[in-house]
Amino acid sequence: MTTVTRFAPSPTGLLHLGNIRTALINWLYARTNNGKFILRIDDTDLERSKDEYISQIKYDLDWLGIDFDETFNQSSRFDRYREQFEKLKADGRIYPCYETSEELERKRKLLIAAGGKQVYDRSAMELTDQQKKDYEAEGRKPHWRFLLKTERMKWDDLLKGEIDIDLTSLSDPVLFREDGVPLYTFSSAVDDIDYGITNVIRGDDHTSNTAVQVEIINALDQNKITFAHHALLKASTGDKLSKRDNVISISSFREANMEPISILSLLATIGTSNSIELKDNIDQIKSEFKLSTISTSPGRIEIDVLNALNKKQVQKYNFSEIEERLKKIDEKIDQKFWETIRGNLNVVEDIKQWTDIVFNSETIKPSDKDYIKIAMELIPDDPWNDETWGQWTSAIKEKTGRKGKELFLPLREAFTGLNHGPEMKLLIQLLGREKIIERVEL
RNA sequence: GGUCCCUUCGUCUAGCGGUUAGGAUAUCUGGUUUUCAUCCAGAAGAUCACGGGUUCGAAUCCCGUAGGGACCGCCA
Repeated sequence: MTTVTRFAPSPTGLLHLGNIRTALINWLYARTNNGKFILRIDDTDLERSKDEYISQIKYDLDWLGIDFDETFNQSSRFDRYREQFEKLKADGRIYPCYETSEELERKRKLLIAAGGKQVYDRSAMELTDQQKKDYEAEGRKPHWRFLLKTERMKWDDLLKGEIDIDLTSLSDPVLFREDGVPLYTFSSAVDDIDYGITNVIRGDDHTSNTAVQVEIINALDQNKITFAHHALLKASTGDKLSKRDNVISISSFREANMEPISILSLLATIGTSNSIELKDNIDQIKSEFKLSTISTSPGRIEIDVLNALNKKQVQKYNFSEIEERLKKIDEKIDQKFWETIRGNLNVVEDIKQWTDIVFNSETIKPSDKDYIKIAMELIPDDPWNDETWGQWTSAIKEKTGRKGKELFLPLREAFTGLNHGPEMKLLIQLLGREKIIERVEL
């Protein structure tokens, strides 16, 4: 049997590190098992789903290099859900309920106050035909609940091991809303069957939901799906990840000029027993992937780790690999420029700061004027090479008697305006004799 | 309140009854780079959440407690 996995985001927000980790794991599981990976857009909630999020999701996946073999929207399958709904209805597995949201909300609050189980009381099952008729006459339309019959649902979770859930602690799930729209719990079960999903790998937040879904799947067909639940990721503060938390959205990282491989490397190592390191590419991640390395305890995202990985990647880039990108930032960036500057960048685009410094025409007034004056008197003639800086500073040293930081730092500041940066030996060659003379305002 | 899960260096983790509790990353120190970064070498860092129990022996098995998370929606 071919392995088939799926990633099923709802287009109600941006993909974040947590979501994309689930996507990556499913993708990796499919790809390493010679299987299929399906992207399913869970957009049954028409009001909250937005087209812009659908395209964002696809863009994010593509940007990271996570490809899929097939994609579909749940909104295109309402007929099928209706069909399966009729089947459950005929089998007597679902029952109509007439409570309004407000009534249910009130009931729930009462249950909480009483300190009892916050589980739907199944009072709709007691309704007589006449009562139902009366409700309908009132203009009420029923929503439909699935009757949970199993007391304990057990399965062998690929990540968590033996799971044994008490289904009596859960409410009978609503499968169809009053307006006829199927809910996730149902549509997902239907699709997982119809599309031959063999492995559902998802976050721990779905664990008890899985118990419910397995019973639904069994009511429709015989469950053949193997489930795996991974621990959720936490924010670096220890809080839960939120969809509305833009700082960890994939698009925000893209806007911050983060490299895809840095994000992938983080996701492939965080919350796993793998070494925290930068991977060469997604193929390497694929070849090293093992589901069992994923931890069952929630890990936290340290943005500093991501930043460090990104910095490593930036410094690893050969000029030829990102020449096009660099030319877009500034035509004048050449190989020598890149190799001189890259060690001082956190993200590739930071190079702008250095094209400004090297190519602009602003002058700098040195604070240590007398010293710089002496230095400028000793400026070597063209052509400059790797030896120039050493010769020049030796001459300055001899004349002024300065050494170490006192000797070098004022020069760096006078030429670049910064107290840190690439090796001066190389940097002055990028600047050139003429530019340095122009720059220093005495 | 109920159900299910989690807890080992700052962080991510290995560990399946006997280990000097291992690795990665971050940190610190030294060397290289006449700065920073890189690189190399080294160091420090964990009363294994707590309390009991079982055992000759527990991070590991059992019970309890605490802390954290998830779910108990006409969201997904």
